[in-house]
Amino acid sequence: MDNKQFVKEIADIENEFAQWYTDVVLKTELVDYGPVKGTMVIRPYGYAIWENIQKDMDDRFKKAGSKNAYFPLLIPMSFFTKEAEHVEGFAPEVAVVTHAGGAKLEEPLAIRPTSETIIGTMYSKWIQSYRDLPVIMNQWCNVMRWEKTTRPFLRTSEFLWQEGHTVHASEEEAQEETLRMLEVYRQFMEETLAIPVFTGRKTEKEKFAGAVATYGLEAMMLDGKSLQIGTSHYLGQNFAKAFDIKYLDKDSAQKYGYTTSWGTSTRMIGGLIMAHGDQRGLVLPPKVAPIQVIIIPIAAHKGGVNEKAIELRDKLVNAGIRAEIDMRESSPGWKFNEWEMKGVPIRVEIGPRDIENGVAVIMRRDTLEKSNISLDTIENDVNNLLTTIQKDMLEKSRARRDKKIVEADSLDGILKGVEGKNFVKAGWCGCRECEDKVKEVAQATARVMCDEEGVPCKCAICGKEAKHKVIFARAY
RNA sequence: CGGGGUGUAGCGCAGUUGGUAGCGCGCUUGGUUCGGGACCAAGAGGCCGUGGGUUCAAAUCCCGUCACUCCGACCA
Repeated sequence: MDNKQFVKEIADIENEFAQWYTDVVLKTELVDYGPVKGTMVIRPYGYAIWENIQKDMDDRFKKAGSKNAYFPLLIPMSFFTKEAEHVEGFAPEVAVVTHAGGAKLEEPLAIRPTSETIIGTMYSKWIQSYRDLPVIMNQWCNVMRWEKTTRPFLRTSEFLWQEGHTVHASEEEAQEETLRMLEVYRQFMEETLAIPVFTGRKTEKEKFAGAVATYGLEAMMLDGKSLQIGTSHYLGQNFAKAFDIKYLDKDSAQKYGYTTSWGTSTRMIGGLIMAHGDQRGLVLPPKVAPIQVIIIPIAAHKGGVNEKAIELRDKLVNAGIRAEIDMRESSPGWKFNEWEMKGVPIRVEIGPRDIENGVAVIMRRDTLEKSNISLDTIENDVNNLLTTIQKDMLEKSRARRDKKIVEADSLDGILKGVEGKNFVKAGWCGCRECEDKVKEVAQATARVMCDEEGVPCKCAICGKEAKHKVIFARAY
């Protein structure tokens, strides 16, 4: 890896954002390209971020009453054909196994692009009575969608995700569940990833294939484009009817359940990079950073330095901080740049001069501010600083985002807005023609509908009475 | 699927009108360094994507083929 070259390449972050992004994910050793086109290898440093995300989310799911389970990778093709809209939506990107055991298979097997069909099939066997409801399960797994163009984390042929699938006795309860999980996601994005999000219902055009309603979480990236960072779907009885998910109710009548599904993926890591990064590379929020504190010994050959560094590391680790020492034989300057690029929230420098004075130099990655810190109280100070960084990162990205939200009342206004790298709020009549027109003229899509009461307005495209306020943006 | 580009050392690249391969970074060894990407010296590393053709001779010319990549289209 040539770091000097890297810093030069990302210097112009505004104009070369796509290139910057690709360089960051490859050069920080988060991922590598896989041998199969469109796949990525997640390397240990990137995977450690994923593990931290998983752990945090999993706790939240369990608090929300969800239990983890695992369903098979391969799904008989016939399962997909049971829900018409679903099969139509996913057919173009499903990868299919046709041969196994040295022979052609009787029935081709789909590699799951999502698991509604197989989980629905199992749920229909498991659910008999209203007493069995609600069913709330989640699985962590990989899925495959054969995309034409791919980018690490943002869109790859295979990716890791979590998918929750629930069944409820009533429409109201299922709708509530959809919104409840949307809120769980929102809190996670803001509290843990420090990424502010807009939540709201997706338009018909943008909704999940087979859903009654899709709700999305949209985050603004540094270049003003939007990233759909999670979704929660209300599926009504569409899948219950297709997969025969029925229960016997208190009134002795057979009834179909109401289902929901919700998911987030490794795409969140892409969002993390593009929401917080800077010219020097990654900036990771402390809660998901694989290494929270990197200790750099200075002039280690002079004796006593490494010993002090180890003592310091042990102190921090005992205080529950993910701290490591970089004892490799290269110059301090090289290490500074290396770990800044990798987004480590706090750097501690310790050298002979500091040891004499009983201090260490501490630098925070988000602001690049350097200061001296006493070795006596270092665990507490570092812990407090990690909390501060976590909080400041959310505030900083929220402030940056809020400055880039504009209102528009014309198609031209929408175009100007997205060209200025903004999210554009505009009235919309609700028709597909107007939505398509925005895509054609401004290369922007309706991200989410935010129904603000008391703001009657006209559709920015056709001028008719608006049904919704919509956020239009260019998207990943 | 349409249009462009590129395949030469781990990475980034150079290689003239054909004459059997070079640079930077990285890597190894020894030494001097170490508070913002250190320096000196000596090394290791290549079937020039692949198949064929032309030629005394091909990284270089011709034909095929494969892979990657960018822009469209498709896609969450």
